Amino acid sequence: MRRTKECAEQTREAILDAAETVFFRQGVAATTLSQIAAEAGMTRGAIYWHFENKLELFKAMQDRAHLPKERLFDAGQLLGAEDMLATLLEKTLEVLRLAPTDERGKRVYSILLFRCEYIGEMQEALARMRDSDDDFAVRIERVFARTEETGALSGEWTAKTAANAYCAAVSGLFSQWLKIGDGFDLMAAGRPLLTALFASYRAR
Amino acid sequence: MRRTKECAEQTREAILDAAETVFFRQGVAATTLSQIAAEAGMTRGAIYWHFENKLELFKAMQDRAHLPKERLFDAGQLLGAEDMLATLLEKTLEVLRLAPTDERGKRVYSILLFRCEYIGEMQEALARMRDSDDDFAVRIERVFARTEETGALSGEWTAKTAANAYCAAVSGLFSQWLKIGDGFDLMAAGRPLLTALFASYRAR
DNA sequence: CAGCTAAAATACATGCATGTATGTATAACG
DNA sequence: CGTTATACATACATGCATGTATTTTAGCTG
Repeated sequence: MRRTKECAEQTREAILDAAETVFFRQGVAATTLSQIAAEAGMTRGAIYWHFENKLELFKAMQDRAHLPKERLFDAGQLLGAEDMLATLLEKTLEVLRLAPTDERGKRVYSILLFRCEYIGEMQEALARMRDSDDDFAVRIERVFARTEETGALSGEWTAKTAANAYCAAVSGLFSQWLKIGDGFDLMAAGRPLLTALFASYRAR
Repeated sequence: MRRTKECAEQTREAILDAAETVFFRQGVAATTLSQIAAEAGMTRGAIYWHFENKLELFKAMQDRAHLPKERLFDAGQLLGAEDMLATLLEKTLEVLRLAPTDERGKRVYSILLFRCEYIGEMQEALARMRDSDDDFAVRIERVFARTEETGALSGEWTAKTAANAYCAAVSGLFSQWLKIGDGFDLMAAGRPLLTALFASYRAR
């Protein structure tokens, strides 16, 4: 029923909201377009008008939430800092602090982590997340490589193991937080964990 | 076709093997029983003879692989040790060391983590994993609670945050390892990370 | 006010996975 | 050696999600 142009954009957003809700509740594969339409108070017709299919809808939802990593990290900024490790620690803690305030990011990230199969028809959409992860890991490793060059990295670590441990710690914190919910205080567990880890990077 | 009894058990195992393979390749939700049957060189009839449906097949596969956590940790053993933290660190490192040798556990755990939606029709099967996770977390927290009572836990930590950080670190290590594959040396990243974390638990 | 088109709703065709019913060959058993 | 239950394969019915075609409604334009 041909509403105004702003109205159409509004229903597009409503469809994306509904998709987030139903994907979160039922998982991606188990969710049908009818269910999303019903959640949004419409029919599948509206969805097919705005999106080509479920995959494109999923990717649109993914795009709408800028994941925390992309929000704060800038490799150039890190590589330029005088104390790279201190800056990385500081930035990471800031991400941990801000994460709980981003409801949408939280829900979408939770869908990507726990409510979506990593392969199958969603391969393309998930490849983008994996690429973003890889890209992130590479940039982190570059930071540690530079740190190693300056002799500021403890002999216990190499650039690769240091980057791997950092990524494991951060991703572990986020997934446990998303999995457990309110019982998990991201900062309370994350700050001492990362502090200890970064102290170890420096120890001679 | 009525083969001998051992033959039947053999095809049951073959079906489970095929399920692991196809689940790993395509994800759980995207896998049909026909595909599993084809991979095993049979028809769906064989599957429906041995298993009630896909969910029961999945649970059987889950049961066949004893996950690493259940393999090594025994809370009673830990609580009885004279130096609980040292024992926990030691046991954890042993798990990290042995994990790469368990091909089946690795594949099944990878399915549970990355190739299976956390909710939906598989709810029941996945609830078992979540219960096991919760149970594990509770036992770990109990260890840290005892440590705290004896005054051996640094003031920086509480039993809860310490347990959370431990679980985050371990689960982060495992998921990164499973996600990245050969590029991730579990021990090389895990040993210094956990050493640093446990040193922090002790610091006064 | 008529006509056009954007924004949906509705209707329809197709495919496919599931579950179940039935068929069948053979091992086990008396 | 005949019977029976086992271990499957095959055939069939059902439901349901998808994609597309068609229709309806209402803004916009002249």
